[in-house]
Amino acid sequence: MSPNSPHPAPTLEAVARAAGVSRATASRVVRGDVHVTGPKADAVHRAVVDLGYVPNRAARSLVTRSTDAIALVVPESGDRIFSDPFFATAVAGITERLALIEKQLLLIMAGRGEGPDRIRRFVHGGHVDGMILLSHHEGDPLLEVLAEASVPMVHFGRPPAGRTALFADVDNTEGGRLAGRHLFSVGRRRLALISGSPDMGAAVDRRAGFLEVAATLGAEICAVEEGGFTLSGGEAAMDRLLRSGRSFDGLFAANDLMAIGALRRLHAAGVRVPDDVALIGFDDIAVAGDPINALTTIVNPVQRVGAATVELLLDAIAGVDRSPVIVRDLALRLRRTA
Amino acid sequence: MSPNSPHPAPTLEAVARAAGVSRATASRVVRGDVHVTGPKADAVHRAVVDLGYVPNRAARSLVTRSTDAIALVVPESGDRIFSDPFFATAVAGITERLALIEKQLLLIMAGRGEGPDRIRRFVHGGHVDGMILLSHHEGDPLLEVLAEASVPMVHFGRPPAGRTALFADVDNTEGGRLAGRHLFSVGRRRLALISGSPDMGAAVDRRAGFLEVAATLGAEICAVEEGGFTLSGGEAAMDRLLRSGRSFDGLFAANDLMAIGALRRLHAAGVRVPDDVALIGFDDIAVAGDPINALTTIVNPVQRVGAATVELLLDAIAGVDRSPVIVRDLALRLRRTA
DNA sequence: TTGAAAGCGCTAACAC
DNA sequence: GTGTTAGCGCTTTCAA
Repeated sequence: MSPNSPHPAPTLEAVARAAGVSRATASRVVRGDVHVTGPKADAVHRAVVDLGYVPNRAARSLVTRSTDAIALVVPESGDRIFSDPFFATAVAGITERLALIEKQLLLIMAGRGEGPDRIRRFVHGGHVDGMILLSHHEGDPLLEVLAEASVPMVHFGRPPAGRTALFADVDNTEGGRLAGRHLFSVGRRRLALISGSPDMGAAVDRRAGFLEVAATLGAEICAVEEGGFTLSGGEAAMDRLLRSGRSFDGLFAANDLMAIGALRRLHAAGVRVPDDVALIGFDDIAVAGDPINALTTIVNPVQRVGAATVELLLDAIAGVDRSPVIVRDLALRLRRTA
Repeated sequence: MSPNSPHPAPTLEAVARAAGVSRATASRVVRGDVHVTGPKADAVHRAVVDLGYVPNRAARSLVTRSTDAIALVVPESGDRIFSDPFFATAVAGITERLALIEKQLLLIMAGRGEGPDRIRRFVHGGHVDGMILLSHHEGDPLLEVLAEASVPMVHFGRPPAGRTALFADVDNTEGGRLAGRHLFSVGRRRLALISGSPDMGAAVDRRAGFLEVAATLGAEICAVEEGGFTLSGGEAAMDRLLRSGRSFDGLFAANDLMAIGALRRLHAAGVRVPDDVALIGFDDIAVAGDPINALTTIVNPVQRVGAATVELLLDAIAGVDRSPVIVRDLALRLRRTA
């Protein structure tokens, strides 16, 4: 319980002595290096167990210049980040992949607008071997700071236009098309869209795919509102749509959170879903399946994208060249609303 | 972009040379030590900026034996952890307090039943100066492993009975009383309870407070079901309550997630809330305030508890003796359901 | 295959 | 105040 434990942690030196070998040999055995003779290796292993030896990270780091840790940088404030189940799933995908290889995950919340100084100090401080950038917004000065860091970085989600960087993502454009096609296929010809934050790649792409397919199939786009990917944003967007008096019979909300917000407002306004308006979301978060919502949506394999970002980052750290990864398997999940 | 940046990071040695002082002096200035003369200190500061010097953590760590990082250990699987907004808020409270002092947060998910070996290696590896244990369950073997670690630990929430440890928490017993008193005060005399996981302190205490006040005031406890603190657990508990045929007019669900699950089932069963059954939850998570739920609940200052765990831990690391902290200000939030 | 020895970059006595 | 110096615990040539 005391901060100063009674027994100072055993060092490699102690292990070597106990095993009757040199420190170099002990080091080799501990790291699982090849070139190890049977008897001596055994002796070292035994000593490691007996003494409860665990390598000192700092000492190892100092010479290898690597930390076995990676950072998850999230340019959002604390409450915002976890209120969207999307983040939860992303983090789950990342941590699970990382646990397999015993790398540590540092969680860096970089409150938007906070000024990137703290982050700059961090990324230059040699804390981590690489970074995953989670919810990035175009034009965020943080992007510059991170890009200048000396460790590899991969974006979770396509980076803003003009920025070439490694990333893993789903095919959001295709997702937008899928949504549009489905609304068309259930007979809707006057479509509306609640889009996400225009400074995020996912929003831009889903919108583009949706508009494209509407044009191709000959459906009319009656209205577009922005909902910022949040529940309340979705409600507000729906209110504006309702007040505008514009009539439409199909609605695509670019994520489920906004879709659920929209659904509530539609209910409140006495609009029947899907009879009057067919509604489709995006992500398939858990609550989308609640009987009360029963939201038709596009399944977003977020967890697998998370795992993919880790794979990319590990390769980048190892110096292996890779291209961005697009995780396939966007699928339509049919429920009640469309 | 390359893992080997062209310019090797400048060392303290380089700064010292550029400033025309010794390494020791440069070190003192960089660390903001007292004993710094004007001119030399200025020269060092200038050199730091010019060279873009950032101290090497590993080297510093090696000698100071501290890491400026703390771990948040969560004995839950990835999906589970973030699906309860309670966690989100707790994490927000912790990260925000930590950001102020530029300490790093390592997120350690220790999937329940995973076997504590990976964690054992971690806590003995000298990665962090201390730990915060988030959602601990009584009897979890992980607790033993963590308690043996050589760094201080503080529990987020009262530890299981019999375990003496530093913690920060709200007064859950009082919260249970508050809930009971309120139901009584709105005229309910036949009460039911949906409790949390019995291996968690918060569940035990809320239940105890609720039962105590019922006994004191002379209200009858008609039924108790366990809901495991999850939404679906709350639904299932409500189903059992309904099927049991037991009649009651007041219901306390030990967290909002279960309360919302219960509310849905009550609606589905045609039971009017609060007319037939008055319902009160605990936590005041964001969705509790949604018009669709309008849940009367006990406001749980989770974020402040999070900040308090950090304070306690920092003191413990500094060797300052502290007692567990109970954050006051549990308050009743009146909405529609009770 | 093994060992000896030279640091990695920094802090902290200890002298001056 | 400031500089000198001795490590912190580990990895990694280089020789043997």
